[in-house]
Parts: sequence; C-alpha cells; structure tokens
Amino acid sequence: MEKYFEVLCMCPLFRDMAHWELTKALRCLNARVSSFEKGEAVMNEGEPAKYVGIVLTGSFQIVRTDFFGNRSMIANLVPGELFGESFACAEVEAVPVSVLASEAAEVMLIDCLKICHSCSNACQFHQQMIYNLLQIVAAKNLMFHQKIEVTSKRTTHEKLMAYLMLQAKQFGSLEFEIPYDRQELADYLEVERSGLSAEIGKLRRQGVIEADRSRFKIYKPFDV
Amino acid sequence: MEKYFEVLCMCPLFRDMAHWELTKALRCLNARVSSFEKGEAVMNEGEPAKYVGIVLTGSFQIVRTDFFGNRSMIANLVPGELFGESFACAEVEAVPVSVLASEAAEVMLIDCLKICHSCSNACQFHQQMIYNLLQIVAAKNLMFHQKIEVTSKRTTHEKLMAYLMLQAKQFGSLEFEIPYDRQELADYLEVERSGLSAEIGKLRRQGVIEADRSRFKIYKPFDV
DNA sequence: TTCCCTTTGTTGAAATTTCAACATACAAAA
DNA sequence: TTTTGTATGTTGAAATTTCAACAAAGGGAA
Repeated sequence: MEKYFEVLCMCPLFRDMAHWELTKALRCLNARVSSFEKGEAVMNEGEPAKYVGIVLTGSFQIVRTDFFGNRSMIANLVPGELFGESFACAEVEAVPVSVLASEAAEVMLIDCLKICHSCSNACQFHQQMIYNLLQIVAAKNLMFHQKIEVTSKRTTHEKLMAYLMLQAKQFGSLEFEIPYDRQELADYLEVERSGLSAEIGKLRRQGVIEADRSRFKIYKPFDV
Repeated sequence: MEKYFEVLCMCPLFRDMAHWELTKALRCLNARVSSFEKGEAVMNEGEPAKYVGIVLTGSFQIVRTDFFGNRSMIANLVPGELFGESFACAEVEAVPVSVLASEAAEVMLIDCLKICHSCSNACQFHQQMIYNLLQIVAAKNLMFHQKIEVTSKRTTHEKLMAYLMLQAKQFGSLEFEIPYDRQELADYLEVERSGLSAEIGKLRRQGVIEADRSRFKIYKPFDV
C-alpha cells in the first residue's frame, strides 16, 4: 500500500490529514486496490453505488450509453481523482454511468458508508474526510457546469471552439493535449465523429488551429 | 422567522436537527430573508460565491447566458431546495450562472463559511450540516446526470421524449405539469423554441401526447 | 367587451448535422 | 519490412435544426 502514498497524499479526499492518520484510515476503511486492463469496467451502469474510487495509476473515463448504443462522455479521470462519490453519498440504487479504464490502470476502492459513519474505533478522521468529500463533490459540480457550457452550443464549430478555449485556459497555454481521441471528443461534445473531423479539418485549413491527434494548438482564439 | 419553519424543517440542509437546534442555528448563522419580484436576480453570473440560498416561497430558475445571449436552463427550484451551495463550498470567485425569481419569491441566505467552520459559541450543529450539505450536493450531481441524459440526445424529438418520460417517472403519472413554459423548456433541452413547438404539435397530431401549456399527458410512451 | 401584450404555433428557406461509405494515415504485430 | 487493424479524414445525400417572420391563442387590464 505504501507505494501509493505519493498519489494518496495529493488526493483531495485525504487533504489535511497527517501521514500516520492516512495509514490508520486506510486500515480502518478497509481500502483495497484493484487493477484493470484497458477497456475494463470498474463500475457498471445500473449497479448500486457503494464505493468511492480513487485513481492510483493510469486513467479512466466516465461514460454513459443509451438504449441505442449512443455513447456520451462525461469525464476523464487521472491519478488522484475520485469517482462514484456522488452516487455513493446519495445512496443511489443504480448508477447512471460506467467507469472504464482507458489504459492499464489501478484504483483504490473504499466503502463510502465507512467514511461517512464513525467507527467503533472512534477514529478521528471521519469528520475531516466528510468535509473533504463535500469539497470534492462541489468541485465536480463545477465540472458539470463546464460540460454544459460547451455542449449547450448549437453547432459543432461552436462546441469545439468552446472546448478548446476552456482547455487552453486550464492548461495555461494555447498548445495542449486533450485526454480524448476523435471519437471520445465527439462523445464529449455530443456530436458526430465525422462532423467533428470535418470541422477540425476546416479550422486547420483556415489556420485557426493545428491538430495532430490529441495535440492541439490554437493560433487565433476567435474567428467571429 | 418562525413562519418559515415549516419549509425549513423539510429542507434537507436541516435534516436530523431538533427544532430548538434549528432556532439556535439560524441565529448563529446570521441567516437573513430576502424577497424578489418575478425576474429579479438573487445571484448573478460572475459574482463571487458566498451564500447558500434556500427557497422559502415561490420559485427560482438557474440559468446561464453566453456571449451571444443564448440562454441555457439548468434547473428549476421550489421551496425547500438550495442553490449556490456547490459554488460556495468550492469557493469559486465567479459563479457561472444566474438565479432568477420565476415569480414573486423569498429566499433565506446563509454565509457558507459560517456553516463549514465551527463558531466561537461551539455550536454542535456544524458537523450535521456539513454532512447534510454533502448529501445535497451529491444529489445535485444526479440532477446534472439527468440533464445530460436528456440533452445528449441528438434530435428535438428524442430530447423531448426523454424529458417527458423522466418527468412522468418522477411524478409517478403519465399526466403532469412541468415548471417551464415553451421558451424555458427549449432552453433546458438546448433546442430552438420554434422547433420544439413544431415537434410538440406533431406529437399532438399523432396522438402520442396531449399538451396544454405546461400540462402534459403521455398516451404512448414509445413510438419507436 | 375591447385592447394590448405575451405565449405558442406555423412555415419555408438556409444552414448544419447525421449517416453511410470509403480513403488514407498511423501504429502495433508478425 | 509487410501485414493488419484501428483511428482519422473526406464526401454527398438525406434528415433535421435554425432562423426570421408572421399568425393565432390566451390572459390581464381598462
């Protein structure tokens, strides 16, 4: 377990907790680590919510797929980030998403009830973790607002530009790499892949952006 | 303040708190009540997040408007529901939405920091309220998943049906009233109002639904 | 009741997206 | 290096949406 301490220390769930407290907490919470191959699911649509997951290595994607197989990309998760916490806290009987490894990856799973209810050992850290959870779930809310800001645009062009500008802002540079391939980006923007490729091609020819696979560079922020 | 106790007791923020505790809490938290006319804003896009709002009477809408005036409807709020809690908990410097009264309405505003940090009076309720906040924010997350479930559909027809089916499910009846007029529903579904009206007209003629203003009735759940 | 204003419905043209199909580029494996 | 499979780009037709403009219906005030 020790080899994951570097990631865990940076994880917001354990913010403001001493090293010895973290050690004790992991034992008390009965935390366990699992490995996944690319494409494997750590959580499946329809399952009851029980665990909070912490990405240790690799990356995961939160996706939802409807009746007709249309896929919608919710988010990409990197080490230190959590998933499932909202469903577990709200105690939903069927989670509306799946969480899939987008490469070989490891997660730590913790029973959410164990976090939220103080234990017989009278551990002190529960209150701190509940507060940390609150901040994490609140931050996820902002992520949703961001996705809505992007996907509420009506055209592929506007969606793509809104997304790229947001990424540039977050990355602090007009050149950056996104965590999605074309199909995944289309699923995030809620548009057709071929239409997205066409739009990227057009912007490329116009000299507005440069795009090589997942690597983007914006030359002119606006072409209004 | 007493006249609002009925609503406040049902508000999830005060769940599992005794009546006397609530009285004490409101004083300690320096809660204050404000009134708003239809269309007035209790919170404006770009402002720093500071307060948690509780709807006491009337109703509010959470909306966001972009550069070009395109409006996007996030949610409708009825008495007992909260707003602003996610932004306040995440301490964002500029909220991405506005909260507008959709009729004459009243809210209770509470400084979020006062909730999250225990006070010099050593009040006991802070921990309980933080836990309550966690559940509320987690539940809001589910609301976002629901909006995404609806708006990720590609056609006005699919979006409308997805929305109506969800409402029917939540209302527990195929006949129900929605909290939006046509323009607002279009803003929620992220489609054009005229296109939405046309789609509703078509479904009406096909005998799939009945629609009178905000009142809907579904005859045939599916027309796949 | 009439007038006025807001909401909802309707329509056709222009713009855009979806869909299906295929071409090309890229990367891993043989 | 060649092979093979996947990812990305391209295209044209069909379907759908947006846009602008106007018509009709509903509700409230005078």
